[in-house]
Amino acid sequence: MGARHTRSAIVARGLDVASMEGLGGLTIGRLAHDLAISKSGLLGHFGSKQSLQLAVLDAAADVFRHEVWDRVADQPAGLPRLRATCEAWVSYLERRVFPGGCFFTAVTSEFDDRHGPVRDGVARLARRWNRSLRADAERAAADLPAGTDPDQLVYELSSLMLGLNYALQMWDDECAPERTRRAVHRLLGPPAAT
Amino acid sequence: MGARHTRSAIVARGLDVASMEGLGGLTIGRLAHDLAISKSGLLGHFGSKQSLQLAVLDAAADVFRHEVWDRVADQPAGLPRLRATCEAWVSYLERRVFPGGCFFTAVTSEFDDRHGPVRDGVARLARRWNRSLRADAERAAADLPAGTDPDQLVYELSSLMLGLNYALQMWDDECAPERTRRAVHRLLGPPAAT
DNA sequence: CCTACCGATCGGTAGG
DNA sequence: CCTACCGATCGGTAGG
Repeated sequence: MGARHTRSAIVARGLDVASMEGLGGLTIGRLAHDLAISKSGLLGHFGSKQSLQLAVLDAAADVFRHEVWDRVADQPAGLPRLRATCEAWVSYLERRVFPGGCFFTAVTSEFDDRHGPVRDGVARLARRWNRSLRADAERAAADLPAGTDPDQLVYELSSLMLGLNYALQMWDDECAPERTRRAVHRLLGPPAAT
Repeated sequence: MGARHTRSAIVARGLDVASMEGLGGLTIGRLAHDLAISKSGLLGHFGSKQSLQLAVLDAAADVFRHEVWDRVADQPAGLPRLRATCEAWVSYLERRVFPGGCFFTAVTSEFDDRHGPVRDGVARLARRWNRSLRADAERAAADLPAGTDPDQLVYELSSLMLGLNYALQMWDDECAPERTRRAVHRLLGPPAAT
């Protein structure tokens, strides 16, 4: 039960709270109460609320990486990996890995019109993810109908995932994952049989 | 400068603040300061913060109705109106009618996992909008390739608008409106020449 | 990790 | 519409 353990327990709890209430809804007092420690004891691990928010954001990125990125790393670059990525992405949302829906969607709509380290951190992660998608989309274009624009493809695929997150969070729409898969298949063709 | 005027000034200011910071970021003290009146003077118009939030939500619905709904009311039901609706929707986002992006997107991600009158109000408005889209999509299906599913169509169109809002708010991506139009045209065919 | 405290701000009320 | 106030909570600090 060292300081490391306490710190990671704080971050884990912060992850759940922030996915439901946003990073702004993370209050030191509430988190300290939930974990039955004092506010100053909690704050000692981070120094400031902003550092806590950045630690939670990092932890969320680790979860997303583990749930989506790592699962498709062994796929061949290009169309196969793009298809696998979309399926992993749908599955990540469908399994409700975060109780409040996609952590990054929630945090983005909270910080997209602000400045500062948190917004920068969110943007950096989103750019990294986008570049990765874009690289596979560019290779995939050769295997898709002529005139397929990689940026357009990434844009449409990402929009579908935003729509899925919305449908699951707002309506508990159990048809939405299947609808998303159908739309993805129209854009990329059906997934390869394994 | 009667009470009615003051009230509508409060709501108008609340609309701008809430589109950027969310309905939860609407604080009575801040709004009162912005309008140079006292907190209790402001609160007297509404009775509670929740009533203020509901008044602002209603005002946002009026704006959306005026900017999108009313502009396509004269179109023939079905495919023509669905096309016109999408174009008006893209234009509403492109013109950044609300400084913080689509008011309903912001408020939805804030309240989708809560309970209470505000969440209920948001859901009611979203359902109404969805039903309207769905009615035109159902008629439009006859004019679209065989096997077109109206629910699938509404789902994909709505997702594209979420994607557009994201791209505009997060990246100031000026290509996004055109990308959205291209995707809409792929789903609905090009807009009718006028 | 703790207690004890800081000034600021929250939503809201009393009384006018 | 106002002043004056309430208890609660915010992020954070001092000192141990």
